[in-house]
Amino acid sequence: MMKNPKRMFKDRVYEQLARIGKAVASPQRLELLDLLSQGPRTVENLAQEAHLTVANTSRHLQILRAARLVEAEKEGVFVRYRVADEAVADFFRSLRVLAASRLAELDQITRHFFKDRDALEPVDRQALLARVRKGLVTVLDVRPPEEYRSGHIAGAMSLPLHALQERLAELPRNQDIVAYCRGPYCVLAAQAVELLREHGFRAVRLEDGVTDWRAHGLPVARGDKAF
Amino acid sequence: MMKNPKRMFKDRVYEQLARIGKAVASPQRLELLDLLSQGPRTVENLAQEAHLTVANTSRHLQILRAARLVEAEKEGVFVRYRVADEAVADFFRSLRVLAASRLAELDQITRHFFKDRDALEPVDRQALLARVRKGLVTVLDVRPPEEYRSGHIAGAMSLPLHALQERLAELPRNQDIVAYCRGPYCVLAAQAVELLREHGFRAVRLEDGVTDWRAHGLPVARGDKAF
DNA sequence: CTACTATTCAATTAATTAATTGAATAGTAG
DNA sequence: CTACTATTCAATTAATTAATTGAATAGTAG
Repeated sequence: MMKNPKRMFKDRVYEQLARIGKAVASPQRLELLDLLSQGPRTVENLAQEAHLTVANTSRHLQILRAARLVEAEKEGVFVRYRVADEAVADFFRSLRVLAASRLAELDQITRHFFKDRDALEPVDRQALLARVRKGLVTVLDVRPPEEYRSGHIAGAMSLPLHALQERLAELPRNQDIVAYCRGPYCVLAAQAVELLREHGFRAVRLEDGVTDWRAHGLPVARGDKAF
Repeated sequence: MMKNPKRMFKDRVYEQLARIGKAVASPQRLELLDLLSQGPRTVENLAQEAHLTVANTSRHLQILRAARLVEAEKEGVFVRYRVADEAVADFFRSLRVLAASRLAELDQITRHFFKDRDALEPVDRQALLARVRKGLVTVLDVRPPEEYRSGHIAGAMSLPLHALQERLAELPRNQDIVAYCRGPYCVLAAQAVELLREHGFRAVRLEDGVTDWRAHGLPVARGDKAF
């Protein structure tokens, strides 16, 4: 039976919407989107971070590119990928937030992994921002510096985890330290808090990443400056 | 090589996130979610609306249910499905909005289908709301009444498309009429506007559905009353 | 121009997903 | 209890997706 025009229109519309859905139907592509939400990266770098072969990473990036979620630019022999628009990072975040609220298994996995690693205290974001502005608390961004430069919580200083051990002297001992990284499923900040506490600092972990901060309408800065 | 605990944790987290992605990777499931975002429906009703067999519809609903996006309750021999949480409807909308902004093909398909059917004028939502409150414009919800009752733009009256022809006398001729339905890819409102104009009414189509209205922080009412 | 680097592509194999069909299940009217 | 309704499940077939491997491509240093 010939489809009526309305039905054909509907089918085509949902096929288009499904292009986005299919792009995010793979754990590997979701991890790549998560990483790219923090800033641009090369294929080799992404492969390394996500524990994938370069060929497989490239394949997944082609799929994301076909769905217009990421873009690429050549830099010599390197190809640097980025999210095509901030809206893509926001979409990734909304998928993550929905999963967190709907899938008890995700909560269990996370609780089990982070147990005893840090004290996740409910942080009042506005209060934290106010205290940052008054210089009463130190907010540490423990991601790689390129991610910091791409966007960081306004007022945060960059102190990558791998450099933390030898730069402890730069940190104040008379005030609280709040460390953050890429979001609730990133372990960099938890490791940082662990190390800081071992050296007697008063440190807690902020679950938010930059996209969460921005989603709550809070200020995000770019470049090397804290604000 | 044995995976380190961090890598295993990451893999499990993204596998969980992918449960959501996989659930929305099918055009058919996206249509079902779109329909359910407007209000609860039975399997048979969904199958009819989406042009699927009952068995296939049921299969897709099991998949959405496994991802905790929809819930079901028995009513006699009928099973009525609903979105598990308003956040699911909001997520569907964010996927739709992202697709609209990223996929030129979707725009082309839509423009081609709606060409000449209605005048899509940019509607200032706040201004429209103010005019509704002053009684200067009539907002028509042309979806089925159950969808109206589940949630409608505050101030809208329910006048389902199939009943429009014989209820034209209820409509004012001395003021503008704004018709809406399920969102930018629903054709009910466009058809309503066409019919209204043929009978000399001043009518335009509002692209927004209820989830768009709510996403913009605008008031949504439930039940039979307009406000 | 050669030999390297990083990346992408194509072919292959394996795994997953989708629709159909008929059976099974659950609820209910008479 | 029977015969109906609506829905779900399982088996089957077909289509799609995913990872690997080796080849191909593009850029560049010397």
